[in-house]
Amino acid sequence: MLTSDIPPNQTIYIKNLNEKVNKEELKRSLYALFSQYGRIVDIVALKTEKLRGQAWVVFSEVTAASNAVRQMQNFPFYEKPMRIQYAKTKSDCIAKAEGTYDKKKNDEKAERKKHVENGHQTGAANGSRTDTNGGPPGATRKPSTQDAAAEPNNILFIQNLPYETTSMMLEMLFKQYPGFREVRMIAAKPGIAFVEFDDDDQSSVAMQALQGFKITPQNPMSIIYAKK
DNA sequence: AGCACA
Repeated sequence: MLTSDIPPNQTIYIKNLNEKVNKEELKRSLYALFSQYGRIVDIVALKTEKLRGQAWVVFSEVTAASNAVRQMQNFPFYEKPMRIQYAKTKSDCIAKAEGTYDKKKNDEKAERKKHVENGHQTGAANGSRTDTNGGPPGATRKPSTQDAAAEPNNILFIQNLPYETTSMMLEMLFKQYPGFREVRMIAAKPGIAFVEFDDDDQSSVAMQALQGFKITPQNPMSIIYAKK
């Protein structure tokens, strides 16, 4: 029996996510991991009782969603294998863009909300903003001290990362490539990282693949070989 | 397990 007989949708539904990870970091990591399949229009994640551990990633193309469903199925993400399906319904942002957005639904939701609020104060309401992948405001980093065009090295030097990037996030990105060893970050130097592979051929493959990769839309990462 | 977007 197949787990999903849900028709293709440009939005994917992900469950079995690690509920302990902070919502903003979760969105950034999902963005980083899934933007390799196509343009991401929006990511929705709520921490409410009913919706924690799940997320919706909205792609601009259905084909991107299809590839993501197949290729990232069971990918270990924050120590838990992701379970991915197509979303059951069209995302609001898509309906809006198509002009097929149904306002009735909104009103129904408003009703439900009111009941909840009247009942009792839900302390963990967690003001879920619809912030798309806004990213940090005004972030201009000073150029690094390290010069580009070093000779090949099994260690890569990554720059222009968002300040809030974690080594876990980078690990999830880079471990997709063979020969991955480890990520090293320096607390005192946000925005940069070192990623080590078994040899320089493998580090080169990862470098080609992830060069310019965006963890947030405004942070294309720059990758060069580390100095020997 | 659990399908939202205010």
